Amino acid sequence: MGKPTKPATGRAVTIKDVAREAGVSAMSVSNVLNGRGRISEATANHIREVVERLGYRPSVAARRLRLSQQWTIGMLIVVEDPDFLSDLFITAQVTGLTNYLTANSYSLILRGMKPSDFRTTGLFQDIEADGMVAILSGDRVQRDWFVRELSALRVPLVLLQEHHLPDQPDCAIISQDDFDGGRQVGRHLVERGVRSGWMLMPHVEWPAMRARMDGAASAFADAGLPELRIVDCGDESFDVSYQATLAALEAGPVPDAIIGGNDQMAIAAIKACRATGLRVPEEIQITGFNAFEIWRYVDPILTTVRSAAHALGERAAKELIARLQAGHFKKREIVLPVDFQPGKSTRMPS
Amino acid sequence: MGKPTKPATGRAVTIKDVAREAGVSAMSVSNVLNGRGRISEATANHIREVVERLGYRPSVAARRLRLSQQWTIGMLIVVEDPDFLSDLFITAQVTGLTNYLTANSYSLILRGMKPSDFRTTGLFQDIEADGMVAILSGDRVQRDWFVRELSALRVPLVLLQEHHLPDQPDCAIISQDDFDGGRQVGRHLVERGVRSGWMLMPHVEWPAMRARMDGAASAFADAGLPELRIVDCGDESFDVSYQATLAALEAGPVPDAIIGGNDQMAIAAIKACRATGLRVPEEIQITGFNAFEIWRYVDPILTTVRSAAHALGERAAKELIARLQAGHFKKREIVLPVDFQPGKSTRMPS
DNA sequence: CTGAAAGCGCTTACAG
DNA sequence: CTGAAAGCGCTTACAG
Repeated sequence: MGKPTKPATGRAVTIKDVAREAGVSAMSVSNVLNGRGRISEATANHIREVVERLGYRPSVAARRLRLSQQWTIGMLIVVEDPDFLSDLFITAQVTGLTNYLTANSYSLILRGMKPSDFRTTGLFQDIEADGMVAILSGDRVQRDWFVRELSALRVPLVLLQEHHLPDQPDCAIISQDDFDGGRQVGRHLVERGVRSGWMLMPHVEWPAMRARMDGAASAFADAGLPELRIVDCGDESFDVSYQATLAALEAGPVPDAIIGGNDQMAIAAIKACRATGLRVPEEIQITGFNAFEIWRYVDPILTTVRSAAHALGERAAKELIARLQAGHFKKREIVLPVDFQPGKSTRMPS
Repeated sequence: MGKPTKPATGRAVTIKDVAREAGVSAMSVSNVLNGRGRISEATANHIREVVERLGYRPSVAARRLRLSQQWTIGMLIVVEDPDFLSDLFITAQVTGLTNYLTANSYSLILRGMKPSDFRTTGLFQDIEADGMVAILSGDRVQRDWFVRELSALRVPLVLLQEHHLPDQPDCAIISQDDFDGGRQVGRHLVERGVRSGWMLMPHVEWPAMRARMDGAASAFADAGLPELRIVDCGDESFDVSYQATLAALEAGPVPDAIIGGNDQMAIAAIKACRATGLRVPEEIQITGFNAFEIWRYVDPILTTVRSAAHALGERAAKELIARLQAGHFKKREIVLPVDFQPGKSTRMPS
């Protein structure tokens, strides 16, 4: 109350305003606000009261400059689709990351990019963060380029869903055990009498997809079955996956099973099988990967693998913050388990 | 080449290092980099060469402090689900926003929150941005509280999918014409012989959902039909929606049509109808809302309304940047059109 | 065409 | 227990 002490709008309240109003030095205000130094309770309370009354909010920019710490993590998502958050696997990772960061007073800067943007130098030079997290895609050359550019930022880097540890030292990779997931899918199918299979894969090379395929392939190989045939599903959109599978089915010969690289492709495959009159799972068995809510929508309910997407993002945040505190990554390769989840798109064991 | 001029790692290269190395003042370096002032081409080229050689990157923090501009927009998403990016309608908006911001050299800070977090003061006081964009949910009291807190940041605010313009002056709302979408759905059903209908709504009050319902209700009223009955789908998850619809159908009487507040609820309704032996669209007609890719997955393909989610996010970014430049919002209420999209879950006109 | 100086708003040794 | 001074790395009038 009393006469207005707040400076005219336009100029923000600074620590000096608070100090003057409270009759102390700026330093005391800083100490009270940051709980440092020894200040008498009486002075501290008075300062807090003035802070409240003037509506003082410390300038984050000044603090950042002074301490050369940003309390900010950058997240780069490299995907072909300009709608870079349309994939539930990605959004779950982003959510896990953001939630953990927020709980630890860090902010998240988000940016999407296409693999083909590689070679466009300086694309994230304007991101000033204490660390970076990235979800990469594209071929090896492109991914290597992104890792190099990110390393040039000279901040710790965590790569999500990357299976190959880069040479760069201040860098860690976190993935889920896609190989094991694929292997479980493969074994499940083998046990159900499958003798031949196709694998639905996107055109762009995703390390996770490859690991799933390698896992499934290893189970097939163990059973002495012929190699999986790869069906190229382009950008892995529903339409393209559907058309690709349909064309392959019509050309024949029809396999005993189709392994979707993810749920979406598996659902497209179910629809393509229906369109050609094939009954699922009686005549052909189908599996997906990820087990996001979508997997329930389809009839029959999909046999799939539950991904640890949210946990991946959370873990990335955790490891990055630990790295920032310790000065180095304790562990540079982390693999999270996945959870096989049988549904009705595969048969009972034979 | 030559002797190493780059300072030891740990200390970053500053503008002073560049100036010293190039034999000019820091000011000249700044001018060259920002294309301001008059500098001879020879000097400018020399400076650029040194910048390149030392790998100099200007400190964003220092620049921000000096110019008191952040080149950053904050995005707040208030939803019940801790997995705050699991809704495609939201992610499409975030993507549209991010893409536009990135193209205009702005960064995006992302944060999720629950409606029940309202009253937890200071939750985004640490976000220092030039402007804020928010997607709000919860009841009126909660939404008002968020708007007040956001306004306390004293930066321009854009509310997405908000239908009611708040009192706060430096604030704009952008929504799509959900009322019109609902109305088109309603008319479509009326033309197809529907005499009674249910509306599937989440428990939490979304302004967009309410507008859709009001639109559909107005079409029913125009045709002299009885009021829509609301079926509460809780958190609008698939399971809850399915169970709620199933229970309502079993209790009866069964309506001619079910209008889903979004596609997901509509798909749950289709499954619930199937479970009770009702044929869609012969015995009961069903519509959705949003038309994200998911809408194709279901059999029959959903009659729905294509949302302008990506355009909404893009527009929010555009208006915010324009506001930052002009000093005020040119238009405080913007409504984007939606696109009705007939499918096979409704009949031919009678 | 180029430079010395001041200042953005903080925090951190260092004194008292 | 409290304060004056220096400095984080930039940019902007203002001189020359």
